[in-house]
Amino acid sequence: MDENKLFDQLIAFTAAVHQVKHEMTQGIKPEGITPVQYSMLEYIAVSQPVTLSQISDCQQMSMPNTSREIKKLCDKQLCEKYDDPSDRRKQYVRLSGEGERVMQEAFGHIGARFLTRLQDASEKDLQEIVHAMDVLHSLVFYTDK
Amino acid sequence: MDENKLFDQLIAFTAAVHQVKHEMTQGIKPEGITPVQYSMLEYIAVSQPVTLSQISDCQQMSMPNTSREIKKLCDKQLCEKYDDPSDRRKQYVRLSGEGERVMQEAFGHIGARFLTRLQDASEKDLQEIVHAMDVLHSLVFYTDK
DNA sequence: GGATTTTGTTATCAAATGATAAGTAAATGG
DNA sequence: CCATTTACTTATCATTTGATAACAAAATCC
Repeated sequence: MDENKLFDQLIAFTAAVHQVKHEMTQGIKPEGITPVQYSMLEYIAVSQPVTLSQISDCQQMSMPNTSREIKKLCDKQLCEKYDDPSDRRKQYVRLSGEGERVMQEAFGHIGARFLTRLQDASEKDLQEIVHAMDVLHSLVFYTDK
Repeated sequence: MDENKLFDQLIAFTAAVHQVKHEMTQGIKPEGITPVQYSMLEYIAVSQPVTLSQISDCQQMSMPNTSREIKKLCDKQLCEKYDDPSDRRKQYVRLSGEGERVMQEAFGHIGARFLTRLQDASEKDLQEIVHAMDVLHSLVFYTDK
């Protein structure tokens, strides 16, 4: 296996994913939410409940900034903090009802846009796509530490 | 095919790619280059030569901001503008020698990090990965218009 | 050939983001 | 039980980024 070729492909691939995702999420961001806040909401939606430290780690932002942005999101009633009863230093964050609604809508828009992208794909293509994502997710783009 | 399940998987997958790429590029950014500038350099490196308008479109930033950031990169001697002889409104941008060097180094670091991720992968895994990227790149994450 | 469109520039402003210092409270670890 | 570490907060500041207006020059379009 030619490693250089693989790396070039990986770089081109991640760039393409990045760009397509950017296009997908253009214009769907709920009113009054900044890009960083949207990305935090997405992470919370997928991984909730999470602690502030986890958000800080995974989104690679400092704790003070994480705290500030989560506070804004809580002020906007899109998520809620609650204490970990077994360790009172920790605070978990989860989406509020409104937050769930907002993210469902956002994901719905993204889904619709993917659908137009996939409209020419056959059933067999779709199964290949699912399999391809499984492969890459487990072998390359895993996020455990 | 259950579409909702596919969309959920797509969202989780793009989020994972995004996060891993973020990790990969942590700390490798050349001195004195901002995230947006790095992302422009990456695009130029892969697609050069490109016009300012193309950068503006693909990176989804306004022309004034594109112009400003490219100017900064030219001031830093990382890229160069030159005229399109057939249309004197247009300006092409390409990496300078130093820019090529800097990006080669950055890509090298990313490659090394991918290598540690892939160290447990068998030859068969690698071939599956290549195929999976081909499938997704062509069927889902294509970027032509 | 004059209006319009395309391509890019400069200037300016506001908002978002990142970084740092200093502090609190709870848990952990000799 | 006292020192240290962990989890988070508040405040502040500089930088980056995004947005807009106003402009110029070349190409295109009737």
